[in-house]
Amino acid sequence: MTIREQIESSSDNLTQSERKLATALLSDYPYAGLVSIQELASRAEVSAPSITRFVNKIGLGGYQEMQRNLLAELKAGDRSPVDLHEAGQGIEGGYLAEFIARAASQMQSACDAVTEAQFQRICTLLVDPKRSVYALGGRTSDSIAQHLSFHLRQARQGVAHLPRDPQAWPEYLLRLQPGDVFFLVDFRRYETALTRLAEQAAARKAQVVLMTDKWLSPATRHASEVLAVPIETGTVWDSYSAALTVAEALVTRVAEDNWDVTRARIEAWDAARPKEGDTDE
Amino acid sequence: MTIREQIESSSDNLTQSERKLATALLSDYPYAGLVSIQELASRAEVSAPSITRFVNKIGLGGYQEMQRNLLAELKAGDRSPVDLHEAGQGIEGGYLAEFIARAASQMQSACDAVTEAQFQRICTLLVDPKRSVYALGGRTSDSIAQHLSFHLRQARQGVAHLPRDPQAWPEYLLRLQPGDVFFLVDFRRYETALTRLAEQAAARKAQVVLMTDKWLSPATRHASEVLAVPIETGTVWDSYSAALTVAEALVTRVAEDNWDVTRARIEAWDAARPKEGDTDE
DNA sequence: ATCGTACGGTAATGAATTTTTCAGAGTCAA
DNA sequence: TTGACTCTGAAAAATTCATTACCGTACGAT
Repeated sequence: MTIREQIESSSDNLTQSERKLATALLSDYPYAGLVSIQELASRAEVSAPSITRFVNKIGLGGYQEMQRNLLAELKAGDRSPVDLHEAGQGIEGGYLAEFIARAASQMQSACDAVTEAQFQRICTLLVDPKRSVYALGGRTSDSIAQHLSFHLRQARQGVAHLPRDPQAWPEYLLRLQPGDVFFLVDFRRYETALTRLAEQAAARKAQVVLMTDKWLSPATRHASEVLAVPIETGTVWDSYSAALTVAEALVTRVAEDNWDVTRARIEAWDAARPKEGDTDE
Repeated sequence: MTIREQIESSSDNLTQSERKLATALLSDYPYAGLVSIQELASRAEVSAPSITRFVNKIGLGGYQEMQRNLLAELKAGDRSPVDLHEAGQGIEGGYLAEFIARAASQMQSACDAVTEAQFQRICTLLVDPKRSVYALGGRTSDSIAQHLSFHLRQARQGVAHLPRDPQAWPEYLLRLQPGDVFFLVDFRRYETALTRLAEQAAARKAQVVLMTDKWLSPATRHASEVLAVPIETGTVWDSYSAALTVAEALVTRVAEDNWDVTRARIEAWDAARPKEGDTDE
């Protein structure tokens, strides 16, 4: 029985600080458990005695016994890390495990749905400093668009995130120059307001990049690039994990492509909010 | 410079027992060096002081420093897929494909880091209609919190998303009842404002649920549940895909648990914005 | 409201580990 | 053979580490 299993099997009757310990241990398993008891205590924000009580509770003789076991696991697992991973995984019919497995397989299909060439084309658009970027998403999907524009803003200038309120849009449309990039996210329960927005942006000769699902938002008609990512999971709601991953891949690629600029911008950014000096880090 | 390299580079001017030690260490590298100095001494058939002298000789401050370094090596080796990036970037076997593969493996570890029992406990908290739910995230991670509160709001009442502006927080804190759920997301580059917020929420007897990374936000101290999800990818930015997936798993589970309520709420919600009747679907 | 219980941290204790000190043993050269 | 030198391990000292004991606090039940 591995330490991980022992923790999981005891996890029902753990106290608050013991749960903190469990997460600390599992979040960097098994290395988190291989430091001295005091260091682990300070990392998990509990006291050392709580750790002693914890290890007793999960059925071990003491902290060092746990360390010995962890080392033994590490040594044994070193030979077949794959088996260990799969063994711990496959049997488990847990809700979270299954949900995650589905999200993962979804991401695999995202890989197929978006070609590298297309990915590259969109990156090229987003990198180009001569093009401004405007981003917006739908009611449920704006968080994806926000994530994208937030990071994009660190990598380059001229990135605007449109507010959700359609009344404010004309202002942005007037600023729009031909060749600018209009990044829209629209998943099912499509919003016609977004489609109209896309239409107007296209009319002003913007490059409309649309992230949507396989049923294709009506805004597709006005888009010059369509990223169709899978969102269906068979649960009551769709999952946007794959969409977020693709968005992150885009911004990461853009940031890496002009890392010098990004670094300079981030540093400048950090320096520019000194009033939060006591608020951050 | 690894310990192995340090040993090898010093191997010219080693005494007899020091050579024995070197052999013992390298024959079961790095595990041989991770036991107590006395056990290593007896295994290598030398005395403990010889080990102390040895580790000094190869340029280390002491035995425990060697152990720390060995562990760090072990840990780093484990993440070789990340380092692979450095090399793999040039090879370019598909940027998107690689990025997605990494996100997927990250989600696997999320599975290990969050136990089903913990997942279940948090769901139970979030389902309970007697508890109000307050959510907030950090500068970069608020999109996760937003996604969560958005969907949660469809499944139940009493869900509030706090604005990013700390000035507005006291208002919410005053509304906070004992037993209410405070859902915080705080990833590295932790914001002390969030920690203070968590502290105040805990002081008002809220159940503070914290989603953070394996380095554990300082807000951990005030949290009753800590979700540690992996975010490190080896790229210039962290990836929140796994975090989003876990958040989605939570809300999906909550919605499924009281699907009747959710369905009614969504229908009522749809009906309540008739002016957008032409805006949807 | 009060008692009892359970939890978690501080501080003290005890144990183990590591390092230093010191003396003996071996080696080589004069 | 002797003296100087180096290497080694036993023992002691110092440090770190883990555990126990104890107390204050919070929470729930009566």
